[in-house]
Amino acid sequence: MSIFHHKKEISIQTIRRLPQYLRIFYNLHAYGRELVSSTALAEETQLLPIVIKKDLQAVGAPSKLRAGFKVAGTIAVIEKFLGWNNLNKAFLVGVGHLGAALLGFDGFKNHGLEIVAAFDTHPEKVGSSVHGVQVYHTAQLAGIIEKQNLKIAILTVPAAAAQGITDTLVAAGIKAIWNFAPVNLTVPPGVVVQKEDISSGLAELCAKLKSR
Amino acid sequence: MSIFHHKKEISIQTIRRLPQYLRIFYNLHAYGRELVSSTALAEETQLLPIVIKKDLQAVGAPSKLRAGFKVAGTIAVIEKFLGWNNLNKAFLVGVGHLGAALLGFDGFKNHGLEIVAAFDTHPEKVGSSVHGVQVYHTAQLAGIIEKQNLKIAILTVPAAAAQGITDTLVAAGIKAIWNFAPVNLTVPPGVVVQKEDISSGLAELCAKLKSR
DNA sequence: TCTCTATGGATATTTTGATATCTATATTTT
DNA sequence: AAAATATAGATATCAAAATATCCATAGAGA
Repeated sequence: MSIFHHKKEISIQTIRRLPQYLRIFYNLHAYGRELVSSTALAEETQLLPIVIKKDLQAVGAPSKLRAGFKVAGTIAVIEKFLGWNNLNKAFLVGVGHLGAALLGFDGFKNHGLEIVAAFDTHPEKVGSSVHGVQVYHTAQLAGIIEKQNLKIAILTVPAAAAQGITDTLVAAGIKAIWNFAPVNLTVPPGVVVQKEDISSGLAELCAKLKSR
Repeated sequence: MSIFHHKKEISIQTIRRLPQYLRIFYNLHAYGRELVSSTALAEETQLLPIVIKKDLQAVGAPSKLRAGFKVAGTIAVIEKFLGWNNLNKAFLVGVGHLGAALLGFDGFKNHGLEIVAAFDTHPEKVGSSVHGVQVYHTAQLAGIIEKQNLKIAILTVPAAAAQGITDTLVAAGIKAIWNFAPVNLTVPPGVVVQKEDISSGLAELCAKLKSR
């Protein structure tokens, strides 16, 4: 057995459930609840108690035996694990329908994200302000990224433009790209890409619908 | 061994990858390609060839040994599997930022979905048309659903309103709900709910970013 | 005080999904 | 014509994730 302590590996599925827990814990905290059991959480989330128990144990949520998990302490460990305890500056490229909707989503403040700039190429958008975020021309990307030392990009451009812009972002030192374009981006090692594909969910829905 | 033929169970992960394959196959078809190998697809998708091979075999994609999968035939089987070979009428409830963005997304036509109506409660939205879709008052939900025999709902309302509207939808005979509200809906058996939670992807991105 | 019970904690098992390996064969190359 | 090769097809192995089971204990209730 190794003398080194291995940080327990937390599964991707657990990570994806954490925001849901966090929302519920925020609510409980607002109502003054100090403890909550995995069985109570199971009703709210429609997950099995054991899944919740293991998820919370995995991130080291504090608990009281026979009483449940501590609300304030669990919020703290989840926020810390995700890095949502302080705001990360981010920016968005592509102010189309989806891009504008994301700019208007004020929930990001609870998710450790602050969108400080947006970029587009359309003359009628450049120079405007969308939901309080200034829109710059895409040509200014590299300059503003480096000046403000930005690390996180939200990519909501058409598929055809995505890889080209990605190359610019990478060259400017971006470390994480949240990609909403339906393409697989090629990035060098060290750059994290998270791809979102809304049609996967629709496919799942349609398959479930067909099978009954 | 049973004399009954069991339809091969297709995994959820496979289903979620199908739209990606479909997009690529549409492109290939537009370029006149008739065959494509799993290794070629692997480059494009950044998946392993074996994953693609197994996914396509699972839905019964036609192939030619030593040559690859047949483009036209594979499009047909995937579309059929997902029910995307003909348009399903759907409607959207909650014309906020996200709702409006979804109404403006014309890609749904390729995904077997046609949004024929939208609903909201705000007086300034009711009666207007957003991206060509008429917005009705939520009070008219039941009537229009039943009159047009609609089965699929897209739910983009605030969390607090989601369950109440869901109850209305279910009572009106809806069979599938694509839920973008950050709550777990309670529905009777026979009604399918697909929940989308954008914060899961963000959590994944943040966790990956922290771990390097 | 004693008993009972709901809970977190720990471990084991099962299920699902991803990956590796081997085979047969049609095509290409020599 | 023969050899080499890239592929789907089939099966086996491995890894990840979900689920079940058992345990120890703090607290509730008799």
